[in-house]
Amino acid sequence: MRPAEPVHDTSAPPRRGRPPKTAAERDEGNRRQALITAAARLFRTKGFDGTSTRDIAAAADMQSGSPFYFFQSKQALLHAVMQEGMARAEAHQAQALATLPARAAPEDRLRTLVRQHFEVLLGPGSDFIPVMLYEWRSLDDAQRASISAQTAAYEGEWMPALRALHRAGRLKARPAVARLFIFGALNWAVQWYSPGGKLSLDELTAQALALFIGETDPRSSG
Amino acid sequence: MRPAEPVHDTSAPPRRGRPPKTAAERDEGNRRQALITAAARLFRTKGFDGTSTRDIAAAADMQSGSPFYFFQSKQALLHAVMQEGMARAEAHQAQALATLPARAAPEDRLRTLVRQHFEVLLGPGSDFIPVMLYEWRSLDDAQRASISAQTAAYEGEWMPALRALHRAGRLKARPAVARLFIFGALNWAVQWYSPGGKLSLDELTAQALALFIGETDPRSSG
DNA sequence: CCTACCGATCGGTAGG
DNA sequence: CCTACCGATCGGTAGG
Repeated sequence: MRPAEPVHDTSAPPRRGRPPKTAAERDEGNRRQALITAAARLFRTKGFDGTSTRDIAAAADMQSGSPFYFFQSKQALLHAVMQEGMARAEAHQAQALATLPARAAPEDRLRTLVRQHFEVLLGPGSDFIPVMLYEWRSLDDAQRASISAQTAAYEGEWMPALRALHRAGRLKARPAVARLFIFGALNWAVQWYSPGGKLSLDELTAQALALFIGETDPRSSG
Repeated sequence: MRPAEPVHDTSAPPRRGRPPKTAAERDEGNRRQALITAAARLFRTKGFDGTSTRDIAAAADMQSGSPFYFFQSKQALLHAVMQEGMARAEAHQAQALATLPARAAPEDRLRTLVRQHFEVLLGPGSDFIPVMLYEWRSLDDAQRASISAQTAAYEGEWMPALRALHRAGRLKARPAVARLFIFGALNWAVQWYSPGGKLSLDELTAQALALFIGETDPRSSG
């Protein structure tokens, strides 16, 4: 059902038919991006296998065959969604960490990481990471390896804080296992958290820190 | 794509064609069960939308149209998988709790709950609960409500222990939020835990308790 | 990018 | 339960 030897999606779309003008060229990036955004939303809502390429085309105001001008396959489009999602997450995380003092306490470092993770996961336009979390199975091996490298880099940033907290006796579980449990706990929030509800991202972060390292944030207790 | 008014699956399969003999009648339960077991494995591996009813029929040694003798629709079969998975989980949990002393410490009660949850989730023949966790979206509203009642009963059993631990100061997060985070942490293990690896279910349980309530189990420290 | 199309597959059913 | 089948839909392509 899926090609055994998928061709990797390249940044430059293949040219067929008449060559586009310069103005249209610039627009091509927009059309491609529109497909990625539409696919992210649909893949999240209906799943990869439950979404047709016609659904995606229609959501991006195109005809049924047009997505294949930009992507070699439906699977390549899924990979592009995940790649962009992780690139955004990595950038967001790097920016959050940059605001921390050089020798911040590991508690503060973890709080910053958790808080920014919730923003990426639950904030506006947050379809990309859920798709990555739940449609992993539909990638082929090469694509999985490429996304895996991105998630390893992202999650690796958490380890120094977890190790420091373990050394300080604040985190009782082994850091490597704790990381797996913690990401499970946080990522599961996409299943139950409602942005309009009474739990703010700040409170959510405080509760997570309370659970994992017993940290009682003075700003929110109850 | 899905029927707007799904007919609920009844325990007794509808009779069409020649009435089966008594011996065949007894066998009908086996054939039905074979479909559920095969569907659980396939839905888990390839997803609901990625699995065809022909796949399931073949895995149960039937012809392509035969599943519809036992189930009104593919969706009804999915519902049956989840229903049976939760029934098993509830029974397994009840049995585990029955072994506890009447006034066991909440730490022991939580440890027992976590341990038996891992068994249901990661033990042999553990396709049912992962399907329930990840194919939720493919149920219709009525089916969702029925499964939701089962999970509420199952998860409700955890609250007394969590509340007691919160009162005792062992659990710092609010019990209701802690429950959501904890189930996320545990359930995510289906994505990374390998039964053949070096982490036993006992160690996994100990690490989870260490993370959530700082409990250091004397039987396994590291 | 659109038009027009292909071969494959899918969920489900009639009839026995 | 099997056989034979239907209508719908799907991913993808040729050609411009």
